[in-house]
Amino acid sequence: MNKTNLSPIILVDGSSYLFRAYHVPYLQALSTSDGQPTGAITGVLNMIKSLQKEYPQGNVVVVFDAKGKTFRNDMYPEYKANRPPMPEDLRSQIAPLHEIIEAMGLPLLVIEGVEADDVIGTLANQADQQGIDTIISTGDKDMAQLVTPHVSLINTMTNTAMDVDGVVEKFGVRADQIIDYLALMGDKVDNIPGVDKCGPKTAVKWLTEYKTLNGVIENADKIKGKIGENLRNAIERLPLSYDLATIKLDVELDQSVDQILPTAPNTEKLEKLYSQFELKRLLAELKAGDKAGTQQIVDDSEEDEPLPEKLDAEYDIILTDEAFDAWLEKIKSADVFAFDTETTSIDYMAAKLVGVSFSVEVGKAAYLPLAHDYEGAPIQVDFEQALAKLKPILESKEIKKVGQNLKYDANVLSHYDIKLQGIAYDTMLESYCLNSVATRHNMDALANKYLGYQTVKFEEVAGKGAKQLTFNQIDIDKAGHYAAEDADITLRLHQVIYPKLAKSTLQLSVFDDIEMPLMPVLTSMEQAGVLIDPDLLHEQSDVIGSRLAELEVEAHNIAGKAFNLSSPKQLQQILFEDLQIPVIKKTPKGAPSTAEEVLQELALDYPLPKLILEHRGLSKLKSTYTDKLPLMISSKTGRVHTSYHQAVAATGRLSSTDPNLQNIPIRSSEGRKIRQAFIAPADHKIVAIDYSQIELRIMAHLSQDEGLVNAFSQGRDIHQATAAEIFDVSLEEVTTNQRRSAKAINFGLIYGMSAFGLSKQLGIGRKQAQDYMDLYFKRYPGVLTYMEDTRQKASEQGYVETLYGRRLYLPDIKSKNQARKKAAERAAINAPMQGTAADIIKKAMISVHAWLLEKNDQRITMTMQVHDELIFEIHQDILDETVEKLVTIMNDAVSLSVPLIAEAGVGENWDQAH
DNA sequence: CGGGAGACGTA
DNA sequence: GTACGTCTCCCGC
Repeated sequence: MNKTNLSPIILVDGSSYLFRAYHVPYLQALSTSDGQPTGAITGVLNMIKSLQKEYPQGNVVVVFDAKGKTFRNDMYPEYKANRPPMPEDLRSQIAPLHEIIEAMGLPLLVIEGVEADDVIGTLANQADQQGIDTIISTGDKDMAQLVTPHVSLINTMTNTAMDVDGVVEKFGVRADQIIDYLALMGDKVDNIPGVDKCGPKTAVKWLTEYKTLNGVIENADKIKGKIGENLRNAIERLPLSYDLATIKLDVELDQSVDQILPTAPNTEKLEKLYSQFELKRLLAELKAGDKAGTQQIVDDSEEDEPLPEKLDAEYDIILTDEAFDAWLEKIKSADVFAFDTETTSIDYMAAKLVGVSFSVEVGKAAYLPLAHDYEGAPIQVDFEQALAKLKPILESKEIKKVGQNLKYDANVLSHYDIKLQGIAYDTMLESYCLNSVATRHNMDALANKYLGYQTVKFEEVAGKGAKQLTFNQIDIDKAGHYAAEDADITLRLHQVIYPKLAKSTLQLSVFDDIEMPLMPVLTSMEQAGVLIDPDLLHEQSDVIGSRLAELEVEAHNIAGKAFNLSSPKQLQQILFEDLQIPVIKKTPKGAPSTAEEVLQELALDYPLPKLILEHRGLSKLKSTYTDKLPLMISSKTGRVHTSYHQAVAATGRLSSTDPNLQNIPIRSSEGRKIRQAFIAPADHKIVAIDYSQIELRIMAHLSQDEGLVNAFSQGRDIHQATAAEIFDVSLEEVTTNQRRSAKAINFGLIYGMSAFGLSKQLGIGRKQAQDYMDLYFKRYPGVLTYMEDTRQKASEQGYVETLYGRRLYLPDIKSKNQARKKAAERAAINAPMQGTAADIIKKAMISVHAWLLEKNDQRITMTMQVHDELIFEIHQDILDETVEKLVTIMNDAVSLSVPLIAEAGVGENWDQAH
């Protein structure tokens, strides 16, 4: 193999892998017949081989720690003082491993007085200055400080790569801030002192604000609370921590990085060593690999997974205008064509377009690369021109497209001024409407289920983990095959799934009339985003932070020792062993539970549980909302853009992630402060319109129970009306307590409740709960009949349906396991109500969106959906009439045998609007 | 480091 | 008792 100075250098952190391999159980089992352990040897060698395979041009250099003390011990005698001595069965593997690596012809560096990190740092730094690309293979995250545009990390055991952007993504700080970051946190294992209670979150927060460790130290007085105090106490020792965390870049070496080259392997010696340590596979490979010579890598992909069925396919990579034009003609004349975009990110706000792929007939697909920019990438067609040619096709309502999760593609394209239209079919939604629970609805799963085909995984072309290669960095041939296959598979999936869906008119109508039309509505809501006041949240974070610190001190005092309040495990120890508080409930795995209800009860008799409850609630609010939401504001728009997932929830609901806007707190006053940060833009109001008691109304409609339908038709307070019936009193006589019980019963019914569940909820006896339920069913016999019918139907058909024909399959309904069967029965009761509610609000969203399009008034924006509620920003000039119109649209979205009531709230923020 | 457990936020 | 997503901790890879 011909190596030039410009081959990438692969620096292997042998010591880090040695330790990791040593702890892998299946490797631990390995030893020679006379008992010499060889697991760590095998692990490290496998890892080196896989690196050689991945980087055939790479110049592999292996570095190990030397024995004995290093300069860090001189700096700080306690350095790594907590480390137990190296176990003998690991130590005994080092010398043979070194011998083998040398016999392989790989340069091996073991430098006394420094650690492997420092040698790697020095070599990487030299290579960086010479412009040589360097890949550091390590399991040690501290090395992130070495990352530059030329130097990246790869963890070969987990197959994850990390470059400059990857460091930021992974840690939240830049590579040049990593030392500061490590110094602040310290390291318990290495005995490096940092700031007490300063973990990754705090370190990132401080460094974001003050840039460097010195910046943090200079501003230490500004940091409030216990943690600020801890910081000030740590200031004197932080320079030492900084020095300890700093990897040396100037270790004296005999050779410079460009002089360190592999030599020819000593096959004879290798054969001897492999035999001696009974490394049979390596020995076999060595013998088999003779013809290939030197560093030829043997394919040692371990798992013999079944070979995927080979698709009969022809994939083009379009690099010329002529080829592109020819494909455009094919697309225009196709009935429907499959379409997919390739981008730099799965985050639609951050994603940049890298290429597009199409398929017009099964087995024929093409990839049009547009922005691959790795070194040596071929010249591609002009980006702007290509988009100009694609735009009329992608925007045409007549030219039909099929895709997999086209909402994503539509979002990305919208940033290039292309409004994707003519979206006829989405295979993800086809699969979801056909059977929401049979499979996940990503392409890999669908191809597997419906085509029996294993797709090329993204990880296989890009690597995996924290930071894989982005698509623009991937070799065009590899990328082209992957991308074209996606288009091809999409078309194939459509041809298989759609006919199945079309067998049921009702299911098809859920697809045609609900899910497909909803997609552009969601695109537009995601693009719109929501406005958040970060200052308000920061303030709230500080307030909560101080309170948490107080709670922690109090709790430690009561417990008599320090412990982590967020650790259920440590809490169990403190409560149930140290303090000998009785165990009330166990977790599913048998450990004593510290769940909220348990602590609530214990709080009556003991002081600590109350503190824990407050701490838990507040730290949840802080970490999930007040700290996190401000970070999610897009720099492009100044707003927060969630993702709505249309094919996740089994019942037909949407779900929301990144951030989840559907679980913003409302119940506690601290929680509501978070809603106050969801604000209206200037001159606008937040309007929240929610459906009142929608699931109970649906229960009335589905069951046609006379009493229930009447109660709703007469506009009664439903819980009060239920209470009057059950407790046999007049409406006026219903007590608060009776109403509360009735409400619990009403909710319980929606969840398929049992007497047991109800008794727990209400804190009453099982018998009394059963009495309540019997009474309820006596008063509302239609509901009982409906419940029984639903259970029976579920059992007969294996699925239940919503009012509009959305199916939920219940595979466990026939389970012999009674617990699973019961759970499936409850789901069967719940799904038609929850699912019909989802159908209704989706229909309402489609109507609202259609009205907004028609009206084309930028002063009205639909920003969020929270299951039974839609949230809008509306300009104050048109507030009243718009709210009235929106309420009407929502009320009239569907027609039931009971009134559907939407109620609007208006305010400066989401809290006020409630 | 990835993922399960346990906890908790919402409808 | 239904349906979700995200946090921290901690085990096992």
